[in-house]
Amino acid sequence: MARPGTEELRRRNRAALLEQLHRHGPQTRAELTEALGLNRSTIATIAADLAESGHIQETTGRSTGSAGRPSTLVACVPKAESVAAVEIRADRVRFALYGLGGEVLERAETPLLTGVEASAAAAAAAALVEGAGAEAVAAVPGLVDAGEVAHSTELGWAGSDVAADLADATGREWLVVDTATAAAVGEWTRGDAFEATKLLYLHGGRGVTAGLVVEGRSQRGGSIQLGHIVVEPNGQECACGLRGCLEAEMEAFGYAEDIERATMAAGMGDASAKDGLRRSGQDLGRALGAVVTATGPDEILFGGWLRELYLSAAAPVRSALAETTLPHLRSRLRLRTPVLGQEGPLIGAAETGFAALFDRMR
Amino acid sequence: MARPGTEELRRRNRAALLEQLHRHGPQTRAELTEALGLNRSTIATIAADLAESGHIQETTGRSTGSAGRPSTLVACVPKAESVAAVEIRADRVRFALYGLGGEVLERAETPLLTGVEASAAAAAAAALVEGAGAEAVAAVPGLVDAGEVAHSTELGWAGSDVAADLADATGREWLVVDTATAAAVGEWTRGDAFEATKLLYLHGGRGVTAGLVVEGRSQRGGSIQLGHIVVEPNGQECACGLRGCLEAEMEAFGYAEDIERATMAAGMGDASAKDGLRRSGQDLGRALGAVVTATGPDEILFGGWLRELYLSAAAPVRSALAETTLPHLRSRLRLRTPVLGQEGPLIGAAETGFAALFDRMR
DNA sequence: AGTATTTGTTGTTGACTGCAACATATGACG
DNA sequence: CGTCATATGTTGCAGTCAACAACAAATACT
Repeated sequence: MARPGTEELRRRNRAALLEQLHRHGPQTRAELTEALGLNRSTIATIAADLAESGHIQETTGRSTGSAGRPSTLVACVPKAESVAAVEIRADRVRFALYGLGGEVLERAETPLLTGVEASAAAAAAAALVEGAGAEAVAAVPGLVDAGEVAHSTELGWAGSDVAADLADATGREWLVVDTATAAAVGEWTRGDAFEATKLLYLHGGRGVTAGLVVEGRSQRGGSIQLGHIVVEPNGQECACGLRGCLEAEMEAFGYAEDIERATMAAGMGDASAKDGLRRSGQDLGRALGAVVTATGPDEILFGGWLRELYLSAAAPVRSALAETTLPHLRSRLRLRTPVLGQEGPLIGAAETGFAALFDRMR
Repeated sequence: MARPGTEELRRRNRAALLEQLHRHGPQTRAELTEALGLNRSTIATIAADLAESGHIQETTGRSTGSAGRPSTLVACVPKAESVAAVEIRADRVRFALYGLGGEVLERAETPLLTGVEASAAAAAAAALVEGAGAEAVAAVPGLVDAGEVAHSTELGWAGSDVAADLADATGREWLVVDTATAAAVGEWTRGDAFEATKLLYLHGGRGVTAGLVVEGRSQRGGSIQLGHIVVEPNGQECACGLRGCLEAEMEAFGYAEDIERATMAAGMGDASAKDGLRRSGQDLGRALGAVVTATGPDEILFGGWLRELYLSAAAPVRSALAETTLPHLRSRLRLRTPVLGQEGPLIGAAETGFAALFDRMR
C-alpha cells in the first residue's frame, strides 16, 4: 500500500492531463502523449481513469488526412469541475461560474450601494455563489496580501479581512486576488499575452492598481499600488495620507472614470483637456518608470480607463517612461491594451482558481 | 523498465534528503524521516543509496538522553558535490569553492585592472575556477538578465554576454546572477534573514543595485537597478543617459565608496557632510519607496557602503520611505544590515548553484 | 534485571510506468 | 480492389518504488 509514494505519480499525471485539456482545448491521445512526454499506454490508463470519473470524454477519432489509424479525441467535460469567480467593484458584485476548459456555466450580478462594507459585499457574493464550484475566488481592486485587503481606493477599505468575511458568509475557503493581477492572469491564459514572461497589467478604476504575473502565475506580492507611487514629492495631498501619489495628481485633472468626456473634449480641441491628458500621461509614465525599473516586465497592458488614456496620450506616456527607465528595460517592453475587456478579471480569477485546483489534485 | 516514471520518485527523494542535509546540517535518520515525511524504511534505502555514491556518511548514533534506540547520525560529505562561485568586482575577481553543507574548500582571488572588458574578466575567472565544482556561478554587479549584463555602473559594461564569455573561456555552462540578488540569497540561506518571505538586498558598490528574493530563491527579473530609479525629475545628468537617477543624485554629494570619510566628517561636526548624508538618505528612501510599492518586500538589508549610510542616516531614510509608501507596506517592513559581510555574494552565488544542482538531480 | 520506548532492518505488498508485441484503422499505390 | 506502409490503441509483462508490518537492537527508567 504505497500511497503517498507511487500514487502521487498517478495524481500528478492525472492533473497534468486535465490541465493540458483545460488550457489547450480538445486534443487527440497522440497529441497528449507528445505534450506530456508519457507512454501511449500510460495515457490510455490515465484517460480511462479520468473518463470513468467523468472528467473527460473520448470520441472515436476521425481521419486527419494522413496515413495511420486515427487517434481518439479527448475533451474535458465542463461540468466535471468548476470554479466560482467573483469580482467586487464599487458599484456591483459580478459572478460567473467557469467549467473545465473555460466555458461559462452561469453568470449573475448584484448591484451594490456605494460605500459598502467588506462584510456586506461578502454577503452579496455569498448569495451569488451559493456553494457552486470546487474553488471560489474573489477579485478585489486594491492591495491584496494573504487574503486581506490592505488598501483599496475604489472600495474605501483598509485592512479588511475579505477572505475571512467570505468564509464566514459561505462556510468555505476563498482565494482573494487583486483585480489587476486577476486580469493579468486572464490576459495571459485566455487573451493573447501568453508570450509575455513578465506581464504587468494596469487597472484603472476609481483607483489605479497594477498586477504582475510571471509566466502566467500570480505570486505573493504581485499586487501593486501603482496609484500610490509618488510622482511629485510634496505634491497633491492624497486620501491615503501621502503626498504626490499618482492617483492624487491625476485626480487634480478632474477626471478618472470620466475619461470619455476628457478625450472627447480634447478631440474637439479643448486646450485644457488636452493638457490634462498630456500631464496625466506623463505622470503615469513616471510612475510606470519606477515600477518597470523595480520589476522588469516585458509587456504592459493598459486596462480600465487607463486604456482610453493610453490610446489618446501614448506619446507622453512613452516619453515619460523613456526618461525614467534604462534603455535595456525599455527596449524589450511592449505596450498594449488588453483584449478581454470587462471579462478579464473574472476570467483571471477563475484561472487562478483552476491553477489552485490542479495543484490540489497533485 | 519504468525509468522516467517511478525512478523519478527516487531521484526526487534523493535530492530532497541531500538538500535537507546541505541546508540544515547533520541530522539523525529519525529527524530526516520527520522532515521529509517518508517512511523509516524508505529513508534507510535512500541513505544507503547516497552512502554508496559517497554523498553522505553515517555514524552510529549516540544516546540523546531519552529512551529508545539512538538514531544514526547522517551528514553530507562536503567534497561529494561542490559549486564554484565567482564574484566579479571592479577591482578584482574573487573565487571560492563550496562543498555540500556550505563548507569552503578553496579560496582565491585575482586583482583586475580597472576598466576591464567582460571577456578579460571571464578569462580571470576561468583561471581561478579551472574546472572545479559541479556548477559554476558568477555574481556580477548590475542588471543581469538571462546571462547577459545589460547594464553595470560598477564595471562600465552594457550588453555584455558574460555567460557566453565565461562558457567560451572555460568550456562549461555558467549561471550568472547579479551581486545583490546573490547576497540576498546568501543572507537568506546562511544569514539570519530566513524568516523573510520577500527579501530585498541593497548593494552599494560603485553603482547601487538591489536584489529581490522570494522565499530564498532568486527569480527572473529579481535584479533591480535601484541606482537608476529617478528621484528628481530633471535632476543631475547620469552616465546612463537619464536625468535624476539615484546614483547621479548621490554622486553629486561627492562620495559613494568613500562613505567612511563622509561619516567621519559628519561625526566631527562637518555641516556639509551631515547635510550630504541627510540628503543621500532622503534620496535613497525615496527610491526605496517606489521599489517597496512595486515589490512589497518584508525585509530590507543595506549592504556594501549603503550599510554605513543607513547606520548614520537611518532617520532620513525612514522618513523619506514613510512619505512614499502606504502604511500597510511600511508596517511589515524590517530594515536591517546584513550579517555575512563580504562573503554574502559568494555564499549566495554558491547557494544559487546548489539550488540548480539539486533541481538537476530531480 | 525487567519493561517501555524508540529506531534500524527485512520481507512482503500494492501501485505505477515503460516496453514490446499485437491488433486496428487509415492512406497510398498499382 | 487488394496490398503495403504508417500511425495509433490495447494488452501482458517487467522493473522499480514506497509503505507496511513484524522483528531485532539499543537505550532509559524503575
